[in-house]
Amino acid sequence: MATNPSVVTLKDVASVAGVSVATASKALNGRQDVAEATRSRVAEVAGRLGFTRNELARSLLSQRSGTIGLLTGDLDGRFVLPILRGAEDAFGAGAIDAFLCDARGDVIREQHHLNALLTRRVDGIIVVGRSTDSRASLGQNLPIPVVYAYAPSDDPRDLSLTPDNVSGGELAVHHLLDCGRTRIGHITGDPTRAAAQDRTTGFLRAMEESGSTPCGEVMASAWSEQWGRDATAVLLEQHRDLDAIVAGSDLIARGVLDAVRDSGRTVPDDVAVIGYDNWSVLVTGARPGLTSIDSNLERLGHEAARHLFRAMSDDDESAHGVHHLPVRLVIRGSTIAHR
Amino acid sequence: MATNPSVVTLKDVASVAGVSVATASKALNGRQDVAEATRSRVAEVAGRLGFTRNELARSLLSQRSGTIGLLTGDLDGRFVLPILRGAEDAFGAGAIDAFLCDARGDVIREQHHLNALLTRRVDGIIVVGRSTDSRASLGQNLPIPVVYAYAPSDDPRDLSLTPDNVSGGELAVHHLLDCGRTRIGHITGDPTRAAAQDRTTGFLRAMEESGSTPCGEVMASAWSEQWGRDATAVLLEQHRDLDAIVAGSDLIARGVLDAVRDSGRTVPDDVAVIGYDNWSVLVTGARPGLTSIDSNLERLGHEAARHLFRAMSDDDESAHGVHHLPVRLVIRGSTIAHR
DNA sequence: AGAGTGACCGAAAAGGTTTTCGTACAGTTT
DNA sequence: AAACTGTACGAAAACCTTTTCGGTCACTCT
Repeated sequence: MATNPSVVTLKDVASVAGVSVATASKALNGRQDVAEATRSRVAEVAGRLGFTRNELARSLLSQRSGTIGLLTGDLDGRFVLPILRGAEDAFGAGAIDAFLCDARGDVIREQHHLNALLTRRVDGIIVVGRSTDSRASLGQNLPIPVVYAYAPSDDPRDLSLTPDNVSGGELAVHHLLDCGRTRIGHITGDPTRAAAQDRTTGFLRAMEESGSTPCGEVMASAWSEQWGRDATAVLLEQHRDLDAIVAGSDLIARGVLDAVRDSGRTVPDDVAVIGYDNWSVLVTGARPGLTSIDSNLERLGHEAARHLFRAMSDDDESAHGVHHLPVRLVIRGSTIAHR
Repeated sequence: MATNPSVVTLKDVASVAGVSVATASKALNGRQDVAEATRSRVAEVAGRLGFTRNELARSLLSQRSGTIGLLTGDLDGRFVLPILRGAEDAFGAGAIDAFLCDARGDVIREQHHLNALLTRRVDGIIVVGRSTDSRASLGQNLPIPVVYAYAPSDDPRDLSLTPDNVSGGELAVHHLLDCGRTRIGHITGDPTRAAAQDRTTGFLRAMEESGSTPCGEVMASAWSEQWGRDATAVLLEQHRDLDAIVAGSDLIARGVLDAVRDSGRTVPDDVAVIGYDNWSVLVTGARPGLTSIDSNLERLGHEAARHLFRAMSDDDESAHGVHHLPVRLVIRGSTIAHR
């Protein structure tokens, strides 16, 4: 009732209930060797006094804090968030809580946060990057398991989970070929990024395997609508027979859509367009709706948490290496005319 | 060197350095009454053994965990993330870490997380909502301070920080009037949402104060591009002389831009358009760039953390009530022709 | 020489919980 | 009546650190 400033402890509960702290503990935790009458009495008192056990003390004793660290390079959110959500979800019902640390891409800040996490005795760490470029490992001599999500570690002894961008590029091409397209162009973002390179690799490989040749050079510059518009204008000018474009991101694809429309062509009848990331707000608002590749980031986060969890439970040596998780195609109106 | 499975404790450091744990503790924490020679010796041993102090034990003793809880309704990210970043930033250099809890809009899950936070003895909680609609209070009989961000608490005894949407609506109108516009329409999202209502209130108030009348009815339906396009088409049909549109969100504004363009008019010459939220990816990619209202969410998160921090330090009764934080106008090409 | 003064260090308690082990006692068996 | 069984409970140790307070020792001052 009264907002009690001093937190009520197990000792308080025990003394009010007229038992020892040992018995009170056993009663509240459903342990053996406590009479039903006492158990219920203790429970009643605990409830009445508003007792909440001190997890710090419990952790100190059990040598496990029941917490993990989420070490992110940048809370920019586009890619990090679904992963966090998936991880949260995986631990969900369990009694695990997560520390969120944003290193802001700064190495010393990351080190600082890592230290903080270690002093707080987290049971494990998920490092989630903001791009699929590989990043520096946290090192091998940590007392707790680490899983890298999205951005893989550069040390193959670490376990990394990252989406299979190559397969994403292939998926896009296969879908367009299935739709009967043959003159397929490719416009993507920053060519120094692994995401751009890998998706392009998949694009080229699938084209070659099907015996097709790309329509025009691969155009790689920036992850922006503006670049999508500009590149498309050039591509359409040079290749009048172009009938499909694989974009390296949804944002680029939005620019592509605009430019195709500006040129007097229609989507998907004249030109089919396919994006990448399946960023809900961009793909559903587009006209027509944008077919896109979904990296299943939430599942990636889920898997990362699952792997970490397993590494935390078994002490046995955990898995390692870079795992490429499957991506999937989400079909909308930009590649298939509805009805 | 060797990945030591058993964590090294202060006792280990002390025994290797040939001192008592008390002295070791004092040495590492820069306390009085320890000879310089011993201090450096202890420090050297601690470094060599890879000692990291156990914050759990320290917290247990000091009765403060140095952690806070971030209780969010939905990790959707659009509004939550900047706030989290601001909060992270405010604690930044300090030794405070944050637990991230996603209740997914579920009341019992929120209660579960709240309990978890309490057992972990967090020193305070920031509740960050995903809309500006008010939400149920966590209650008054919590042993720690709570600050509500974005979504205000429905209990005026709580402290809530939320952006001043009314003023945002006014700001938009004033800017358009300054640009010489007189026939101003308003298209916004879900009318059951406080965000839509408040922005509209500001819009109408500013119009009235300036002696103008809105161009057409206020059109409120969904926070989508599609709705922006549809509503704009109707509005332009009914009011050929319309020369500006205030949109309730950037997404709606993007639809407005498209529809204006489709009608053969140009932005901003024929029709000026202004969005809301200043969502970077939407406003910069638009053509022309979209003038928008920025809610300063990062600052809001920063302020929330600052308030919480103060409430955690002083035991004196903290502030309360709903604080409306100022928003700002960000001007781009959709309202002012460049050059 | 005796007293006084610092500087340095260690023993012990505290924080809240869980677990182990021992004790008391009621009831049952020879 | 003696020995045994099993149930219910409590004392105490353990987890790791910090802080208080008392103690030791080498000095300096009268």
